[in-house]
Amino acid sequence: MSSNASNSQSMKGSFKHDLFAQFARVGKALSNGNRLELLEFLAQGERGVDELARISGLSVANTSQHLQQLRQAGLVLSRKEGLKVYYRLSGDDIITLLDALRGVAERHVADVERLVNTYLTVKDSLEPIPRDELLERVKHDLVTVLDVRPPEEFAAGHVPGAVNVPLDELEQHLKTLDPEQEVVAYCRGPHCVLAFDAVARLREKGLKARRMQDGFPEWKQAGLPVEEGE
Amino acid sequence: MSSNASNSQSMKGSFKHDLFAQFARVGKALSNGNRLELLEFLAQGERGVDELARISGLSVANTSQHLQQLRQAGLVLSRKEGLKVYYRLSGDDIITLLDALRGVAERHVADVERLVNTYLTVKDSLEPIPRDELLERVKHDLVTVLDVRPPEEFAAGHVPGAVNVPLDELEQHLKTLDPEQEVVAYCRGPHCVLAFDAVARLREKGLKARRMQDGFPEWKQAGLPVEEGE
DNA sequence: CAACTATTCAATAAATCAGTTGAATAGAAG
DNA sequence: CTTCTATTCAACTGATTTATTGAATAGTTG
Repeated sequence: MSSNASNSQSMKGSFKHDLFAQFARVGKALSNGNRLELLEFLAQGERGVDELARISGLSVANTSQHLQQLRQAGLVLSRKEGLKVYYRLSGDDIITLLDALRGVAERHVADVERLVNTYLTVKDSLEPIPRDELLERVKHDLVTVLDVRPPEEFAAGHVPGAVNVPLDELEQHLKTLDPEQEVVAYCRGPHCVLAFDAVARLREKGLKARRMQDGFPEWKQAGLPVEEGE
Repeated sequence: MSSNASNSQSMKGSFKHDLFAQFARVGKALSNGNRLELLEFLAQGERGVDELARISGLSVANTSQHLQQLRQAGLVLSRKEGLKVYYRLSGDDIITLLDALRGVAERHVADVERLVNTYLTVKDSLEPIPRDELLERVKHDLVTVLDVRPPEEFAAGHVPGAVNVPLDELEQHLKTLDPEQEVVAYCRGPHCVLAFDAVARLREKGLKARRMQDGFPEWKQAGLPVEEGE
């Protein structure tokens, strides 16, 4: 909170200290699971407070407070339109940061691996398909791409040619799928369970299903083509 | 801390919740300035507890406790040798994560820019030189590279051809420098003040001095050549 | 202008965290 | 075996964090 200006020797320690304290503010914003979940939702696109409260299962007041912490840390920006306040990530580098965090946790925290393996029975058998490989196959119409996110998120941007099939509508769409053609599902990010779940169910039905590497935010950030609207 | 195994519907929420809680543990480790400073020191190489306590200005007990939090978050590993316990980063991806954190803070937290500008008078006038550009010039012997870190850190690894000149010895080395040849200084990382300070002083003396982009950990991680020893 | 809505603010209790101090441990050296 | 040293553990205080609750605010709608 304190700040003095000078270029003398003795300032160095305090400058350094203050600087690390600022970095720590960003770290602190990432130190709570609910906030990380909010960030993941925001990585899909702009969202209102009530909407975020609903998907995250938090109270509106609590959600609002977390969002303000995120804003103070510089991770999100807000925009007011009539009654509603819309929040969004303050830049694409936030996605990079979140992926770095996920990656480190995945590689170095033993519990994460245990969790993932426990839930997914055998994660490796799901062999995620890399983004650029998928793009190649989409071009040649070799795969059906399923976007298993809710319609709003789909409308805000999705992989070109993808079909929006929210998880609970999966059963109805089963007949329309060619059992010979490979299906690739994706959702919000590398650990979004929707895609895992969709692939598991499709496989149960005997379809050739795989998961796309990571999720839509990473696809977009990689500079790959994006389609919008219905 | 809790964990149940199942692949049913109802597990999804809790799985997701647990997963974000794990990621948050890593975030929490990054939520304290002292821990970030310790990580920066460790990015230079392996260090003992007492050494870390000394450079960071914390008590030994306090340092030990922070280190254990870092270990629990999977960010550092330790190794016991005789009486001493040596800590090191658990992987190069930790440096990536720290840089992502720094970058986000720099770009989105207004206070960071203010701090940097205040201390450095005019940061931009110091125009840091990119790593690969520097490597090119070193090869052709067009620049003198100064490593302004302490001798121990220099010995553990440095940019090839760099001269180790700790900041307090800078004055004595001034005469040995060719006033026509450009000097490039670097130290521990993008915000390590040592290099900023060295460049500022060299410029005062009329020398052509610049700062290298980032610091040694980033250089090493970029896969550029590293020289060791005296 | 009155009623309503989405969001934020303020106050609170329980939980967690940071830093200090002094004791406990494990290995080294005499 | 005793002494010394580097590190960790345990207990404690004060500060900070989380989530809840109810009130306050700002903007919309009738």
